[in-house]
Amino acid sequence: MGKVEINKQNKRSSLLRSAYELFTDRGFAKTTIADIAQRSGLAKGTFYLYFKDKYDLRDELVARKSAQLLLEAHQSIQNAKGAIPDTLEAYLTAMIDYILSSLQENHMLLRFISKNLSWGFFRRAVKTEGKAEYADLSEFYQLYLSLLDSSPDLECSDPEILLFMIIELVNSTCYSCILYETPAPLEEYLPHLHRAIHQLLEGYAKPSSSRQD
Amino acid sequence: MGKVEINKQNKRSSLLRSAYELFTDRGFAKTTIADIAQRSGLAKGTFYLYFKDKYDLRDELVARKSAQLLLEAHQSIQNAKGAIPDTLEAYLTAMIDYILSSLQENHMLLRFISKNLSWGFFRRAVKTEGKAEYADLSEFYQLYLSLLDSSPDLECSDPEILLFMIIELVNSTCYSCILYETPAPLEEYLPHLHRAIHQLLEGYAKPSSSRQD
Amino acid sequence: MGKVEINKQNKRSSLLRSAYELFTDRGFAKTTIADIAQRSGLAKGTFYLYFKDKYDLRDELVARKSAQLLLEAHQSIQNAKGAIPDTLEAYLTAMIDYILSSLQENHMLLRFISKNLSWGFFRRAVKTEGKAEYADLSEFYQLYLSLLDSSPDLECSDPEILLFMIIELVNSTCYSCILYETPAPLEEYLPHLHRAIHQLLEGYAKPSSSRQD
Amino acid sequence: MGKVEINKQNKRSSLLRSAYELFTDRGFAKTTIADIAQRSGLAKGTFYLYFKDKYDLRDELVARKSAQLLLEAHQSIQNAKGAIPDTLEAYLTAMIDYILSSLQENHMLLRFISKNLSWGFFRRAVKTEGKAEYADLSEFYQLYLSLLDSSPDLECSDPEILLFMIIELVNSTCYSCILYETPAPLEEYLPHLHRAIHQLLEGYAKPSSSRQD
DNA sequence: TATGAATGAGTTTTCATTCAT
DNA sequence: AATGAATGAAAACTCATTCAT
Repeated sequence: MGKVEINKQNKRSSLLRSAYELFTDRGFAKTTIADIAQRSGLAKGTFYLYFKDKYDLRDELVARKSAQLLLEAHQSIQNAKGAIPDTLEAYLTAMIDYILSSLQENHMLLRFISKNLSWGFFRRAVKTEGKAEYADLSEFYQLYLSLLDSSPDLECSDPEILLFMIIELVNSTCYSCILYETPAPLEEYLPHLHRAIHQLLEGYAKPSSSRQD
Repeated sequence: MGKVEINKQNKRSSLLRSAYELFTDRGFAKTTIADIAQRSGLAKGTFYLYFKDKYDLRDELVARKSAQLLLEAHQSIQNAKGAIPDTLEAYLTAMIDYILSSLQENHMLLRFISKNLSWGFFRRAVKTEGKAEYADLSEFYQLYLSLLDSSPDLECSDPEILLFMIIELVNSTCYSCILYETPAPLEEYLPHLHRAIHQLLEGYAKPSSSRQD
Repeated sequence: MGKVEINKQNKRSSLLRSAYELFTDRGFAKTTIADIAQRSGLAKGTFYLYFKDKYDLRDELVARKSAQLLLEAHQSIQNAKGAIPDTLEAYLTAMIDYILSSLQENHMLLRFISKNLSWGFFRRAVKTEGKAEYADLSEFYQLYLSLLDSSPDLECSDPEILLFMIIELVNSTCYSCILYETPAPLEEYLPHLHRAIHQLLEGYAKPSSSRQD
Repeated sequence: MGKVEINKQNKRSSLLRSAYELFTDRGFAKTTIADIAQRSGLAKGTFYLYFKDKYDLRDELVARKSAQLLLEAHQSIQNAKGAIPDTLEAYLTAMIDYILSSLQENHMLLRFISKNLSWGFFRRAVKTEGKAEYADLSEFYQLYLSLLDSSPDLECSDPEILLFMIIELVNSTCYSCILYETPAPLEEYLPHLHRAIHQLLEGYAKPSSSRQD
């Protein structure tokens, strides 16, 4: 019985992998279910045993890939030789830099994720405390909260909204900068983005303490 | 001859109008060219005399609707009984508030514009100085520049990027707040957005002058 | 499984048959794929499971019908009560007479085959020695070669070209004579054609042996 | 009035020229009436003032181009430095060689003419004795007849059929040899064709006289 | 005579989904 | 569980021809 279960998992994974390759290669709209199944060596009908439809699969894929990117970024920071960032701003900046350089290398992934990433997805991570599926996301969010909490000079009653703004800003502006170099190529835009992140956090500075730049 | 020309303009307008109604009603993908033509009382082939394809029409529609929204916002500010805002922040805030309340009233328009609006579109307005087509947009951008210029405490070497960040932030976050009330309904989110705009501008404060919150 | 396979063969055959009827009835251009599928009681999409497109089907049809005609001619000669022709000229003449009288009876078939028959098609039969598909054609060509070989008074270093000339001459002239009776009806033209065949072969007579008319 | 007439002739000629360029360039089927009109600087509707439809124009074009090719061949023979061929075979061979080398240089023309040339066209030249339009064709046919007549060793009661066979043979075999080099490239095929022509004529040799090769 | 806007029938092809095996 | 044959709706786009001006 375990074998059967493993077999099913393998097929499911294979479908996800095939779909990802196809989506990033030729785009979501131009990928057919027949393509996906064929690339996994399965029959068309079999697809429907694992996913409701193409959209169902896509949503899961976006979630997985985003979480994975976040996890990679997080791990790369932990593994970095330098000091582990201890302020929220340093941490976020490091995360963003890592993620953007990843996406800079992989336009197809950027195109795929950006177009389909919605806050609703993160919401799940925020609200779901236990789900093994999004453990990484949840962990990231918890770390964000604790760093925010331990910042002596920050006071944010709505941490979710703050994160939301940051992510949306990063996501939407970088899409344009990386893919179209409009209004500027990423390299040129990055300092502005850093400054913006800084300012967004600054917006929640404790009235008493005046943070220095 | 003038008559013929007028007739053509009418048909073109009619197609745009029909398409807009259909797009906002049932969505872009689910609208066929046959639908659009039929709703305008024209033959399918006639559509192709006026537009290359559905995408061509959509792009023009997004541009028109966006420009129109901007113009309305601008005019409503000019016509407001209160004092005309004289600082950049006040002006932008007023614009944003007007636009967001409009979109709040018209989810379909929001859905249509947001998904299809790209900075490339604004770029045209920025770069094109003369084109009558985008006169309004250009005027808006000029006003933005002059307000920025006349701010005694702001110094921005890259005004285009600043505006880009603001627009992308507003656009992407409000899409989520208005349509899905995630992470918060617009009303609740608005103060955060205002603060974010303030902070973004603050990021370009002249070093000497310390602006107060 | 055998059942499924048989079923598929039947559908394929049915499509070919339907298409042939339609092509000869109203012409290739005026036959739509929808027509063909419908006449076979199948859905339009099903057509594409069996043929790439209309041209794909037509090519196969031309090949089948031509091979079939050749085979019939060959068999009718074998079955004829009279002596089996033992010279190349007698054999070719018998074949041509049979074929032309068939086409005389079936203008539509002539129209269909002639317009679409190219030497490239025969080439396949000539070069392919084994393919079951064109076994008949190949057999015909082999017989032609052996008759040529066994003719004591003929010596042709390029039998393929000789056959090519004969077939093209027959094909193109008869098209005109049968369908338009121009420059003469078939009956009147036939003696000339016979003489031409005779002369064409005579062109490859061994210098030594002086063949008699 | 003469001016108007000339103007009309010019437009007609222009349409023919444009169509020819388009037909040989992209093929008959892929050329639209709009293309033809546009290339002549005329409106689509104007086309219909000069031709019934695309087929009407094509037929005239085939006739014109064929006649022109024949005329060129004839003139080139007359202008050749060597002796003017005085036997029918020499004349036909020279004509064919000229025409084939022309078509070898211009595959597009070959493709256009061959596919659309029918004996019916020549028929007109044969039967019409006076028409200025096909004067050249008629002249060619008359010369053919007189050469045939003056051949001491030839006796053909049906000169039209003889010419028909020769033209169809040349036309159909060369189409394949020139365009597809099947079953052999033109150069290699040519000797066989010459021999075939010789034999076809030989088929009408007077019984008494035994022609020598 | 000339124009060119308008027509709309006509055709190909794709593909998500079902279901009998 | 898996297959893959069958479905048939759906949609884009072309173009010869007409006709009001």
